[in-house]
This record gives sequence, C-alpha cells and structure tokens, in this order.
Amino acid sequence: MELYQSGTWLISDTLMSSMVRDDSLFVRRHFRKDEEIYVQESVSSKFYVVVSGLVQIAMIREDGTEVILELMGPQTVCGEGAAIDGLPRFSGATALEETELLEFDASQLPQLAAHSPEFVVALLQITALKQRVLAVRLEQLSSREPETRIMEMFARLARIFAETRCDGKLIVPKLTHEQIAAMTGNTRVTVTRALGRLKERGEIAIVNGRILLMSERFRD
Amino acid sequence: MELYQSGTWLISDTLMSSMVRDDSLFVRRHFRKDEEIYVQESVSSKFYVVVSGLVQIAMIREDGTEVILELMGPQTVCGEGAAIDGLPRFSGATALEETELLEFDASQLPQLAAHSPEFVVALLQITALKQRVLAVRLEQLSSREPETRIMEMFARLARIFAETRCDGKLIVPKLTHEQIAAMTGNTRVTVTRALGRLKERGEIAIVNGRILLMSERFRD
DNA sequence: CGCATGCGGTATCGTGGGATACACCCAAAA
DNA sequence: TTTTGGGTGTATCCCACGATACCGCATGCG
Repeated sequence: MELYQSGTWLISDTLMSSMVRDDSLFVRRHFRKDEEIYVQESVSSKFYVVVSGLVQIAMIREDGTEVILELMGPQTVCGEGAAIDGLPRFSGATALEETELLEFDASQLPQLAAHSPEFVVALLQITALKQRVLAVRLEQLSSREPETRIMEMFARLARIFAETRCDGKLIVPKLTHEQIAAMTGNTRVTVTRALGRLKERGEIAIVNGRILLMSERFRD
Repeated sequence: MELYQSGTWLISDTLMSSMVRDDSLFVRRHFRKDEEIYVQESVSSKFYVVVSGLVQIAMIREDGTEVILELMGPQTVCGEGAAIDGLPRFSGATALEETELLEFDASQLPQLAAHSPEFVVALLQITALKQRVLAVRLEQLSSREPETRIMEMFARLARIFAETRCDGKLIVPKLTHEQIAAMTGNTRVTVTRALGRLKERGEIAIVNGRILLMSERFRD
C-alpha cells in the first residue's frame, strides 16, 4: 500500500464488507440536507457507515467558533469514537446533502466480539486509521503558511472526493471559503487571499464553484 | 464521568487489567533515557503499555521540524495505531526517562479476537479514547493566542501528570520551552514570551523547573 | 579547573495575517 | 420584478509572531 494514501479514512472493501455482512447489526437511515445526525456533547452508542451523500464532522469551541474536523463521503465511518468510549460526543455530524447511512449500535460490543470477532477487528482497524488521519491533520496544522495548510487539506479531500480529469483532480463537494477556513484554522479573508495566490500560480482553478487541483502531482 | 476528563488517554483500571490479564500476550521491556522505542516510518505490529517512566510521541515533518504529539506516562498505551493498521508508523516514540513497558503484538489480532474478545474490546476503547484526545488537540491548535494553546496543553498534561498541591497543580515532567513549542506549534521565543505573561498574571509559576498551575480551576 | 553545551531571557526587525468594513455578484425568495 | 442574504473579493490598519542574534547561566564532562 502506498504511503501517500495513508491520510484517508476511506474504508477498504474488505473492511467494509465485514462490517455489513450481518444485516441484523444495522438499520438503514436517511437524512436530508442540513439535518443533524448527532450533536456534540450528546451521549449515544450509535455510529454510522456512510453509504451515499456527504457528512460534515465539526466541533464547536467554547468561544463559539466552529472547527470542521472532516467531510465524510461514502465508504467512511463516523461517530464510532464516542459510541465506543461512551463519553459525550466530542463532535457533531451534519448531513451536507441527502445522505444514506447505516446505523450501528456499539452498546453490545462485548457480546458481539464473542460471536463475530471479525466485525470488532474491522472496527479496530477503522479507529486505528482515523487516529492516523487525525495525527496527520495535527501535523499539517502546525505548518504556518496558509497556502500549505490549504493545499494539504485539498490533497486529503482529493483522496476521498476527487474526480480525475485530464487537467487534474476535481474536488466534488462545493466548499465555501468559510468552510475551508474552519477546516484549516484560518480566517475567511486569509483563505480568499491564499486561494487567489494559488490560482495565480496555477496550482488550482475554480470550475463552477468547485476546486480543481492542477499541480503535477495531481495528474495521472 | 466528568466531561472535563475527556482529554486524557489515561486507561482505566478495568481496561488496564483486561489488557494485562493474560501474560502470555506481552513481554516486559526496559528502555533507558533517550532510547528510541520505535521510529517513524518503520513498519511493526508491536504496541506498548507504559508501566513507568515517560515516553514522548513525536512526528518529524518534511521540513525537518518536530511536532510533539504527546507525552505518555504510566497507564497509557502507545504505538497501537500503526500496529493495528499495519502502515508505517506515523510517529516515533522515545523514552524521556528510564521507562518500563509491556510490549504486545497486534499481528494475531484476528485469532486473539476469537479466544479473548475482552482484550480486543479493551483495545478498541483505547483507540477510541485516543481519537478523542487527538480531536481535542486539533481543536486547541486552532486557537490563535499562544497563551490559550499553552494553557490548554498544560491542562491536558495536568490530568495525567499533575501532583496536587495546596497552591495548585504541579506538572511533574520537566518541560523545556522548546518542547512546549513543539507541542503547541509555536516558536521557542513565543513560548518564553507567553510564559512570562502567564507568570505575571499569576496563572502559573515555575517551581524548580516545573510548571505550577495556579488558576482557580486547578485548586481543589 | 576550564570548556562545551543546552537552555532561558531579551532585543530588533520585518511581515503577514487577524479584525473590520464595504462593495459586488448571484441565486432564491417575495 | 424587487429584495434579501450568503458568499466572494478587497482595502486598510495594526500588532504579534517568526526569524535571528546575542548574552548569561547552569550543568556536566574532560
């Protein structure tokens, strides 16, 4: 497996299939645009596999500002952290589009472990992957130049959401500058400025509201 | 359980005991000061429970700067992320003092899951906790004032390492300004300046090289 | 004892990003 | 159609942080 792939929380097909093998373990759920899936600080043992759509994971800081942890697309798992440790959710999840989820319940994990161990091992691997992604994000945030932070974030998103084109990779979800700011820890104004410079340098372009990554490393 | 405790990766006694129940699963290991426990980018299925001592988890960025992810004391687990997902280690671990560890091997997790499920569930809860801590750190890093970042980091460390005194909480490990800088994403100079201001305001004091937290919220 | 090393404190300088404000565009609503 | 509101592009000001350099001090080691 290529190292550079490591910053994703995309679940491999193998993992995925061992999660959904036993369909008595989950319930299909549907959320409309802007509907909340779970809210920060609530206690719940539910976690979710994204089947289709787009989910935003965000934390509200004490001062009221929002930090977007991640956007989750199909083949990702969310909410399992708090579902497993039983503490109040440290982040909230919102559907940014019509979204289809599988809802699991972590409350009978011990029993589950006994009769379908591969499910628990799959879950373990997923949480390990997410730990990795969070660590990579931390590393990125400690970079100071906004351009770097933004491009690193785009590169990460591209691995989940990109559609490959002849001239680069197009990030499918539409992102407002404000969202990018909340994801990279900058202000909206700084994001606008940095994007301008990136456009000038030919590293990115905007194609009807979406980000097109054009650096060489995004060509195939 | 108190919400404010959530930013720790201290393992509960219950979890701990279900890890060490079967002593055929681990090997005792000893590391001297400044010895490397594992290095970044290496591949290994080993992970560790800290019994005594102090372990620093750090990532080296491409530009050569070091980001300290965490200091781990007794009753913590480290290295399990990469051990489980099998990818190269995203961080390296070094013993900052004489350190006693239990070394586990994650390579036979599937078999393990079958005959001692509670071990796997314990591991799962640990990774979930760490996910939480990483998310909290991310949240903190997105704050801009160095004082806030530093104080939040101290508060976190205090939950693992503090010794309660009549006048506040004393953080046991000695920290250089450089380490604090690498943990909070600032420069050494900024840390020195910020600490000066915090001292003036009476929020902290230095007691023979260690940090004493003196704000009201650290009194009992 | 003297030297080296690493850490803490401080100064100087330049800059880039935060705060704030405002104008423009476009799409959806009324 | 007009209006409203959210998103984007800029300008202006200011200050705090990064870069760099230097000094003094403690510790340790030959």
